Amino acid sequence: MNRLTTEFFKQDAVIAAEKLLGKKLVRTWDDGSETSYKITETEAYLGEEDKACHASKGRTLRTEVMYSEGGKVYVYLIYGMYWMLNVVTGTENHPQAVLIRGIDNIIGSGKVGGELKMNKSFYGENLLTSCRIRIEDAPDETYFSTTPRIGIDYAGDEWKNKPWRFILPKSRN
DNA sequence: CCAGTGATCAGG
DNA sequence: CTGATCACTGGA
Repeated sequence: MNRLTTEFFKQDAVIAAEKLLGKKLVRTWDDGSETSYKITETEAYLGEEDKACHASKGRTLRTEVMYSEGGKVYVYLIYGMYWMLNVVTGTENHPQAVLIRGIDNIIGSGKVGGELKMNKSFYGENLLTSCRIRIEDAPDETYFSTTPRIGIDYAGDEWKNKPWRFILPKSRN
C-alpha cells in the first residue's frame, strides 16, 4: 500500500478524522524493524474558532505546525507524562489537526503516544517523507460511531458537543 | 474520586 | 521570574 497523499491531508480535519479510520499507521524503529497499526479512534480539532483546538489561543511556538499545510505531525506533552500524536490537516494558515486516540486495541491518546515512543523530536515530522513514521492507504471504513470529544469541558457547550470523535467498532480491529 | 508531572504561555 | 493550566491514566 502507498502513503496517503498531500491531497488527503489537505482535507478538513472532520473529514480526515473519519477517513483516517482503518488506515495503516506504520512506525519504523531505530533498529530498522517496522510495526504496522490500524487506526481505530480519532478526534478532529478544527480551526481558531474551535474553542477546544489549541489554535483557538492563536499562533504560538506550540501551535505553529498546525498552521502549515496538512501532512505533518503535531505532538505535545500533556500533564508532564503523555505525548499526544496528532496529524495536521487542511491548507496553510488554516490550523487543524486530527488526534490519534486509538491504534489496534491500544485505546487512549496517551497510550498511543507511549506505544509509538513519541517525543518532541517528532514535532513537525513530515508524514509524506519521514522514515520513522508514515500512514498508508487502506479502504475507507463505512461502519463507525461518533461521540463528542473527550476531556474538553472547558470549551463551552457549542464546541464540546460537536460529534467529532470517530470510533471503529472493536470487532473490526 | 484524585494525584502525578513538566512544558508552555500570559502576566509582572 | 512566577503561577495556572492541561485534547490523560491508573489507582483508591
